[in-house]
Amino acid sequence: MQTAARADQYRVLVVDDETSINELLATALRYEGFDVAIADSGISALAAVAEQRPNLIVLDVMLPDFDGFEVARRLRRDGQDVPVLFLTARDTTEDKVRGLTIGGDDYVTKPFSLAELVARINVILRRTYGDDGSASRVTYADLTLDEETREVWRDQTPIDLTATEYRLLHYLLINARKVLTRGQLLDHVWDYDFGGDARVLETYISYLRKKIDTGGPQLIQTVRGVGYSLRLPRE
Amino acid sequence: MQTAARADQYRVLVVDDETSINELLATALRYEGFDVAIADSGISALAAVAEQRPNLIVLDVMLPDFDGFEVARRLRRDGQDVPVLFLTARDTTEDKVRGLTIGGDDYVTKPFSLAELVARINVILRRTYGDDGSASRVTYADLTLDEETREVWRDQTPIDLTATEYRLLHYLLINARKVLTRGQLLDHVWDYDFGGDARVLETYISYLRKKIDTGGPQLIQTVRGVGYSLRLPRE
DNA sequence: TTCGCGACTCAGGAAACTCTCAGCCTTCAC
DNA sequence: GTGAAGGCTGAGAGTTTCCTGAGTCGCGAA
Repeated sequence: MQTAARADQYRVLVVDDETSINELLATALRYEGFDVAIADSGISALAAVAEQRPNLIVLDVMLPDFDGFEVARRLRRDGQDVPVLFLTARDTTEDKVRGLTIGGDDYVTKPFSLAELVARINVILRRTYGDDGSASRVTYADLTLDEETREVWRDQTPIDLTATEYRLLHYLLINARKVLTRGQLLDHVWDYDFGGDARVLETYISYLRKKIDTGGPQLIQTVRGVGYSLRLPRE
Repeated sequence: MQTAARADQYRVLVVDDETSINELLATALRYEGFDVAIADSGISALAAVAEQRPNLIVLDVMLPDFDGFEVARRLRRDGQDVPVLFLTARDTTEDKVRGLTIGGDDYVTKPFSLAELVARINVILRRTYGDDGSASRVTYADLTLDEETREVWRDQTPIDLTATEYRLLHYLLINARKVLTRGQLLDHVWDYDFGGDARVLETYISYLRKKIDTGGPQLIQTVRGVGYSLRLPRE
């Protein structure tokens, strides 16, 4: 994974009381190369932060003892300015969440896609701990994607993508040339609880092709019986 | 076997309640150089993991006591993050299986071919326990195959293969110079319950020859009365 | 409320792939 | 040399997989 070289320098603390979410996140982030610790309550989160000094916390807003905002408040009070990525339920009132993006913090709404979450984490780490500015651009052939501005170009020509199209292209791009199975694509690009028809994937591949694969060599290649790959076609 | 040098450092636990599958897998994986243990239920699988600390588990989703997902959940809960390769029936609803490709885990649908299964196992082991990046390439003479991108070249010229052609060539390649019997080829490259005409093999050898064995010394050699071998011809 | 947009579902048709079959060719044993 | 067994390959049927246009649903903006 393209991000691994950067990721494995960072410690991330995941705090959620639902075991399945904790496990999902821990597994996914470890696979991305992060050093991951877990906590399942506000109290244990505070203890873990004091002890392990993570570089970032992924913090569910709903916790059994006190809520995520309270955890963040206590951390700040104790002088810990570790950035926090909040996980919120879809129906959490916006005014509670508002203001989070002002500091270094950000939030992601459940259910989220892993591509989304990992992208957000990398953005926060980048702007918190610094990194050369070019690191937010991913390029393959004449296709370029900027992770911060979410802009996409094919051969200098800017291209507008919807949110789903962007996530799909981004995942293809950071895995350029590799063949990705339908399972991998659905797992990473769609929400973790997406249970719908797997044919969405084909539909979105079709949308993407119409937007980025006209005028220029076709980059999105079907690997029949397996999945898709972003790569230059053979002559 | 090319993979043997790596494989024999690894312990694999196979968990399935069908004896025939267990034996098939155990035999095949032992032959590949893995150190194989067997379990036939969720309970005994958990015990075996605790005792033997395998590097990877091949785990059927359908088990007599509790299902494969539950086994995996309990393992994670107990702090065992051994990667799992799930075996699922073709008709298992996709949404249950999805989510498995996130970490190091993956799944294979029954009936599978052994070549497929072993390839997946090696991919998981490689990305879990690390390995130099070039390890995903297999080469013999001027023939090269990349397991991640599924690209194949003969003397720099890229070659397009269908899924079956790819599996066949891959198996020949990792066994380069060895004579493989038709039985071995059918057993490894085709699904384990393939009951059709054994002449498919000849058909696919024919397809492969047309794609990779024109222009250059003929690498696919017929061993009359036995099978085939991938090797340089004698002058 | 209505409108517009994005996300997803559905279904028909096209394309690709796998496998079977049949006839021909090659090799080997006698 | 000749026959039989083994091997090769072109053609085509059947199936699977994929693509895409059309339509539904839900949400947020006007």
